[in-house]
Amino acid sequence: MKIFIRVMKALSDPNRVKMMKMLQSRPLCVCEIKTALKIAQSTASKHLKILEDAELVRSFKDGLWVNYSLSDGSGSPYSASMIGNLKHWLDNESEIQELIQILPGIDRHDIVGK
Amino acid sequence: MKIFIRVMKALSDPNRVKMMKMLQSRPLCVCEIKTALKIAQSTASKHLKILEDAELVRSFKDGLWVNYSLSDGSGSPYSASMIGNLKHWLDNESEIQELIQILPGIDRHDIVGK
DNA sequence: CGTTTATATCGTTAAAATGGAATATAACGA
DNA sequence: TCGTTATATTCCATTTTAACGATATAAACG
Repeated sequence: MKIFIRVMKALSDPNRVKMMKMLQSRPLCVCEIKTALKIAQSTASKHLKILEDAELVRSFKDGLWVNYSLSDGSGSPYSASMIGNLKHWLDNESEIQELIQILPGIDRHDIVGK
Repeated sequence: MKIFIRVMKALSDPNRVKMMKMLQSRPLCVCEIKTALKIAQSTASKHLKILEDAELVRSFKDGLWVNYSLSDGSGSPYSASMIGNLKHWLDNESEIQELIQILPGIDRHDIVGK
């Protein structure tokens, strides 16, 4: 039950759902995500931790960067199912479409700092 | 997006998830649910409203009673999917099993009052 | 009509979630 | 080693959520 609740809670926030949708395009670092979503770095980092704790997302370091990508779903049936469903859900929401559209123009090397 | 978030939020609370699992057995009135979950009547009523707003549950009046039952899923693909998944999820959680077990012994006619 | 009963709503309180600024940590490079 | 950069963590303010008791509403029944 706790695991299920954790997954539902993780997907109860618009910014976290947007992160899931963005990660369907490609792995992203924290700074790319915070830039796309126009939120503070600490906020992005915290949201990603919540997604990771729910096993919806995984991370691996690449030098200074931490790359986040969708989990393979081996964590729990709940995360697996939601990861799968989200692949086709919300695709025609303009809010999501705009995000996906700007994503190719966002590159970690171009992000100013702080 | 709003609809999706509403469904996720509705399923982010243990009492509400328990209600969904109980309703898989049979339609229930508020007083049966509050008794099974040992919560205040106003609390049960509010939770049911949240489930209903997410189209996970529907209600119809029967005299003084209001019967709640699982929605048929026509409200949204998100509610439909979650209603379906919950039919086989969480079945082996002891917390849920105990609830389902006491359910046959709970009858609206036996509930004392207030 | 007045009473009783089941449910909904309101008011309040405590706990949890969210967001950003500031600080700490970790890794790279000069 | 020192400085820089990306991320994580902490702190604080604000908002949201969950719970209960009390009250309001609505339907049945005398």
